[in-house]
Amino acid sequence: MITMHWADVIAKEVADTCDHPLIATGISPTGIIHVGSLREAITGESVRSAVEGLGKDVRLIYLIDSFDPLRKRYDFLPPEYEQYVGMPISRIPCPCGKHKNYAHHFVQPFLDAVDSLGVKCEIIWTHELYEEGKFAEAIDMTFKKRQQIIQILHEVSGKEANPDYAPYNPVCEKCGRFTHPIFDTYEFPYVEYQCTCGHHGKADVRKGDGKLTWRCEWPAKWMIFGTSAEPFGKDHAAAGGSYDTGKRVAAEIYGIKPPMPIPYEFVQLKGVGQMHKSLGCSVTGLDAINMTPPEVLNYLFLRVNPSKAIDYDSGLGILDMADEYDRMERLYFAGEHTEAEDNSVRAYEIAQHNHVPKQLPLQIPYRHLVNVAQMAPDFDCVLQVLDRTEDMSKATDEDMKRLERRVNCVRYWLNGFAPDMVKFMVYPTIPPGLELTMNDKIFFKELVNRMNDCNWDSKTISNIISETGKASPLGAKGAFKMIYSVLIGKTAGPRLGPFLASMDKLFVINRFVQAAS
RNA sequence: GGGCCUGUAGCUCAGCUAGGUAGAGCAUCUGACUUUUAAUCAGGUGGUCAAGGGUUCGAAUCCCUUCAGGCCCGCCA
Repeated sequence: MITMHWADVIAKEVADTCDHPLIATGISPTGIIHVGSLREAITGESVRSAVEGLGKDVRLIYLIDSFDPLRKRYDFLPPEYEQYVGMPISRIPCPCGKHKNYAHHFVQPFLDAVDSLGVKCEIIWTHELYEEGKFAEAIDMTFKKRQQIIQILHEVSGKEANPDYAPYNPVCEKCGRFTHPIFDTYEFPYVEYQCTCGHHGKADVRKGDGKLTWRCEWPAKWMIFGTSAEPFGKDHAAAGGSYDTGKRVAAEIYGIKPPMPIPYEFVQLKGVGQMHKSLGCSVTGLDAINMTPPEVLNYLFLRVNPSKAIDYDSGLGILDMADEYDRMERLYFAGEHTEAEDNSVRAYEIAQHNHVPKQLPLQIPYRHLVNVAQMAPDFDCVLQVLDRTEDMSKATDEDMKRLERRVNCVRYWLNGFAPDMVKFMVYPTIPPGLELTMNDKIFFKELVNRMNDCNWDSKTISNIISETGKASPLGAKGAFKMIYSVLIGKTAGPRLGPFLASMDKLFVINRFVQAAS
């Protein structure tokens, strides 16, 4: 039985029905970013690359709804932002002062993330489309067929028709807020308006003087770009929702074919550590980006169908996910895997967006990185530590970049989300307050004797510890505990053999000498 | 009030878009190596495919009903 990855199924249909396919996706950067927005971008890019893989010339556009109004002063905004409510976010000042405007401020981190995920899209700012007059034709049609639109909205949503419905809202040139047009005065390209601020003015639909309301704007974008397929959250997919009205507006008002819908489920953030819950914090979209390697995040969204809800696990689950990604990578390059792994291996492949590495990249087990990151203060030290146990000579530039990204993610995770169990710190001296018995000291003395001349590798070290421990009253178990105690101040930790091997031999022996005296 | 999605091993999920003996990873258990600890290898346990009915020679898969969970729309008409 041949099974297909969901992205391939969609891609095939898109390729079969469109000559010049265009995938559209977008975001409304009115406030803080959610991981779900990343799912949308990745879903779009995956379909794009899958269509490209079928030999079609395909584009992915990323529409930033920078002309949307600020709906309310969110809690995270300073009180003075009250005055900007109702204004387009492209004309509201940046809260931090470092970006061009409000929209840039909130979308920039997200664009960086999208870029790091390898999404190849054309960024389009909606406010620029309005300023360039791209919406003029659509706006003109909505004024002329306003009654028809009202009827469609009434029929599809089942709500009572609103005779005052405005498909287009001008921006008041005086106060800068969206307001209501006077329909009778419309004559292309002008419409007059009476703003609640008292100003009476005239808007030019060919300029950034106003905007279509969402339910008419969305299909207008389909018309402008000739959209073939578009992923969107289930909120738009609900019966009577904006896709339902949009497809009729598209067909009956603008006379175009609506795009193939790709509805996706939302991402939930779960598995938040106990510590965070008690502090009342939670994981934001940016947190997820910062603590998940981009290739792994890509894979996370690709391994399941868009219709599946994803619980983002910011605890130990993130380690499993990274390990699974690496495993699929190995299977892909091995060229052999079971049928059950088909889907996941293909997910790995698609996650590369048609830029699969030529050969198996350098893989350092993610869990090991968690340990190494805690032993080394910076990336150079990480490399030094890895060099003691891994052959790093064949690492390419690409390998190094990936490694550095991963170390950064691991650190971010360790700082705020990792459970205490995996955390440790190598003390610069014997942890203060640690009391050693005579037996402990004798054990360390013997340990030093045997380690002085030994080969500094994982296996030898393990052997020595085990044997010395057994010969001592501490026993093997007690020996392990004592060593953890003098190094990291805990009674358990990473496997000792590899752990000690990745540390400097002299440093370790010196510590044991201290412990023995 | 309306709608969508989900329900397969302890957990995360494949398998549903070709109807044909139920799968993977993790976890757990056992054994390699005289090294029990968060980076080894090999094997094992483990599921009434939510429930019921229907179609079929044959259903996790298609149809109907029910139950459970999650979410969305009704706040931008």
